[in-house]
Amino acid sequence: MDAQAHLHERMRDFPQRCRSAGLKVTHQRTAIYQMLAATERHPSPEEVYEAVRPELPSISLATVYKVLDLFHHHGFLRKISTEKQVARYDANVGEHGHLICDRCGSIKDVPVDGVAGIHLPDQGAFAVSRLEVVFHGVCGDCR
Amino acid sequence: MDAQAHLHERMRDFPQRCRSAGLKVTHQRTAIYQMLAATERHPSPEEVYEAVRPELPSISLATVYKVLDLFHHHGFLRKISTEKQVARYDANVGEHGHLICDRCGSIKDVPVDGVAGIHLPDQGAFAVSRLEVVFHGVCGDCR
DNA sequence: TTAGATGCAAATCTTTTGCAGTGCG
DNA sequence: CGCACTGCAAAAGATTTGCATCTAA
Repeated sequence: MDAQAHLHERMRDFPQRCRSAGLKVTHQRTAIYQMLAATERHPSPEEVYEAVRPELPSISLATVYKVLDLFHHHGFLRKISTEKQVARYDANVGEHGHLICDRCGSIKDVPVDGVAGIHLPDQGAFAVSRLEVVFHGVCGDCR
Repeated sequence: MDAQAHLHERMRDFPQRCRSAGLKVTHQRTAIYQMLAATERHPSPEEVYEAVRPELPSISLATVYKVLDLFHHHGFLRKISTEKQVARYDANVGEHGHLICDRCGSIKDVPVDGVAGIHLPDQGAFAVSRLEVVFHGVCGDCR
């Protein structure tokens, strides 16, 4: 499935997913989710804010933070931890890893099929809920 | 090798490693590195600061930040990215993954031998320098 | 002796919060 | 209509910076 099809599918299901989660479907939430569903760039809150401003000039950065956090807690988004102090978000919540360029900060998706069957040694009572795989390095553009 | 042996070895090599990196061996740097080499708790800068204060009452938090960043850039420490906005550091720079408890924030080391041979699909010109594997979940104490 | 390191205070950057007003259902 | 949501402004929290002073080599 290509990016366009993903976008279409995600936007089609968005109102229903909000209702299921008990969330109201507002212009702000729709614009934020759409922006994230349409990009492969893994934007920061600030970037999301700038991207939706043309469409919603009165939106506030605080709202963007609140909505991103809400979406993340409801599993609509993945939050990517980086060594920098800004969060990055990804509307693709399916299993995949990330390639982070330590030079320019770009983040690209990468399949991690090989990791799916990773052997987790006995960790006592630790209950694993999800796995995060990040490759650090330098991207093609920076080399 | 147990934790004590690791600590001893790391502290023995510390001055030489500093010199090799062109860094002066100060009381502050020694105390900070020792604190990190002696713990398995993956402390934040604030926690490092509080831990070394009894020994060096006049040390500043800014110095702790500067030293941690310096050590990280020279490969003495690993910086662990979490979803929270505080950094966490680890003196164990050998290959291993982390178990992060999403409830209490504790971080435990975990061997990831299975991941060593992970197949990285062709990513064009992306040059991978290191791999980060994080398991999220809930630790035994929190359950 | 001197380049590099520290400590302090202020600045910056990111994220969160309280609250009055707004709008979705 | 009511409760959840938004926008604003202010606060909080994390990290960085400039600079005068100090110290390891």
